[in-house]
Amino acid sequence: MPNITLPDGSVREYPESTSGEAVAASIGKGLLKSAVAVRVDGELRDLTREIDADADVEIVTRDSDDGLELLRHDAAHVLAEAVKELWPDTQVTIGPAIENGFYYDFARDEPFTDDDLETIEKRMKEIVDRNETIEREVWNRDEAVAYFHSIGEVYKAEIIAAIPSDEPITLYRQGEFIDLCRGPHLPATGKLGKAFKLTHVSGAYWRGDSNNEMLQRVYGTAWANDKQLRQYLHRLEEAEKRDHRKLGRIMNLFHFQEEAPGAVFWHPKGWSLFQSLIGYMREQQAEAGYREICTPELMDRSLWEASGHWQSFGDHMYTTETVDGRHYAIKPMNCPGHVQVFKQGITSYRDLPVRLAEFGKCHRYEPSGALHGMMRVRAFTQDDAHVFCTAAQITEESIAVCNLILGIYQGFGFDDVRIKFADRPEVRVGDDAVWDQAEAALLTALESAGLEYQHNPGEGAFYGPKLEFVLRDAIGRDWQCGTLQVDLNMPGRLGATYIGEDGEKHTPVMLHRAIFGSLERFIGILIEHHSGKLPLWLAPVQVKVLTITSEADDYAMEVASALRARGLRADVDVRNEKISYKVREHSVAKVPVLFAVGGREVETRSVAIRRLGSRRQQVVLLDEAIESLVEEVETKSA
RNA sequence: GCCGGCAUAGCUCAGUUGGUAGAGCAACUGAUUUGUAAUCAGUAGGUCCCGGGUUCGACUCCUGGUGCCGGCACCA
Repeated sequence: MPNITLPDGSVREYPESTSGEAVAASIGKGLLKSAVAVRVDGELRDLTREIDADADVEIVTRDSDDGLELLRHDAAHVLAEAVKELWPDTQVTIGPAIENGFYYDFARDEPFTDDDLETIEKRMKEIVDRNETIEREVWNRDEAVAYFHSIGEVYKAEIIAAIPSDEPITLYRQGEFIDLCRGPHLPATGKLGKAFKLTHVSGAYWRGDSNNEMLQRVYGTAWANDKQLRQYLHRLEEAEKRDHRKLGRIMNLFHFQEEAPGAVFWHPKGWSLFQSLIGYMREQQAEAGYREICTPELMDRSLWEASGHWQSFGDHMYTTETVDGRHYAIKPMNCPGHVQVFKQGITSYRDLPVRLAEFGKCHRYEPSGALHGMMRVRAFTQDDAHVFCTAAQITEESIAVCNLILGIYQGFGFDDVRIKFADRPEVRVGDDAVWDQAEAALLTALESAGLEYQHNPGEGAFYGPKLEFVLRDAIGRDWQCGTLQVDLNMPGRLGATYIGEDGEKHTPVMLHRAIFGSLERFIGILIEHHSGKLPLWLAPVQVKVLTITSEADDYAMEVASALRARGLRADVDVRNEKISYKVREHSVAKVPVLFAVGGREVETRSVAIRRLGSRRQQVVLLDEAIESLVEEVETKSA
């Protein structure tokens, strides 16, 4: 007679063999209906699986995080079942739940079309209506391998064959369809409901390896109920409106064209934004003890060979051969140049750390498929810096960099920053003892700054571990912006030294760091983050002065001059148009502050202020209006 | 780079079975002097992405590129 302890602490006694389903039913009809799985002593299990001993039991409902993940996973199975029914020759591979949905990878010669998606989705709904029982079966590995081979599912057989032979294999059967799965699953397909939608198809490599064949992936989204599904689809639509590529055009910030794939043509307004960011970073860096330099974009091959870039990064580098037979490369990174500056003269340990910064324009040949608006380009500007220091200074300097990065992100309104700690990759240079030290230094920095991070094993640079600072765009894509890398390799390769306390030459440690990462990418994210409604201090045009009648033209010019005299970026619009027309046009263009002036304002030397996003106006004396804007710009509020 | 889709006016998009192109907005001109998200009328605007082919004739069909979009792989 198992005693079941529920999350509220109450204990109930159940018959010899009970199940999550029975427990849920005994508590209430509503709970039974929304139950999708059960957590037994912390372990997620099928609702129908037997519970035969005392346990802590929690019913998992469909709208909980666990429940949603389970629904999505089941949706993937139903998707696979539907595809197998429609096209029996298609082989199944894997199909996990992902954020907001699920996918399933299929092996077949013919790719799916958009029409196929509709057909599949319809069949999936039929399978839900059939309410097929989903049964868990435990198999012997070799029998399972043989079985899947016998039905022509070679990918499935390969996956199972890779599982250790002593581990039990669980298969889930629904209707005619049977799939390898750790589980748990719903008791029956009817429980899935119909709040799902297939969204797109894509190619995807088998086991995520580009050397392997390409499979056909079907993506879908799935939710606990129709309302959630509708809300999600609505969110997607809203996110599309924030797309920096679209807003960049509407706001007249930049463009791309075919002759320069992956390179931005900055328009005056976009360049103003770019320069504002650089100006801000200059102030911040100067305060943090950095000095700005500028190094050549084109340097001889021999330097790139010495740094190791020619060998390890050559595929991504643009190179030239000149009439005099010399080979140059356009810099893909600034580090080798910075080391050259560091090497000039003799540096004492007393001079360390030396912090050199550069807004360096880099070019990298990126695979064509990687290009993505301003988020992924081939020509970009890094706010790069290198800190040359002693091994003993690594932690302290790393903490300073983390604080600088996060402080700046916060200033831009990015509070949700993900940090990844990427440690030693398999192919690397340097002794393990040195890696231990470098990794420990970064971890100490993270901990003393009180920062949470994700571990990204084996993803460090070949010369050292790194921290990656990741921001998220409007449609949920993550982009690495800032980075901090500990490099125990390049200074030595390029012959950088300092004179230590002992009078001997030592090799300094080099920290690579970037905060925006790429100005282009950061601006893209900034545009999306704010839906184009940039904070006042960044807006390319901060104030637009709109005349209501032509009798206010002279006054409008005077207002604009007064604004400009205080360093504000202001334009006038004296066109012979209705005020509502002008308001609409400049609101669409995301001008943060509109000053409307008509007869009354001329009379009283005031302005009618309308802020972007507000429908209300406020009439304020001109001088007061200017002062308050100046103050707002100075605080740089996000 | 790989899989799929797309490419027509500055922008968003129509364009029937092959007969050399249209709408709305923007632009320009004129009228309107307007009080907070689109005043009215008129005009102009196209190498239908590029090359080759089929055809009496190609925006349309075939073929080779390029770019973009969605993923995969790669990455700031």
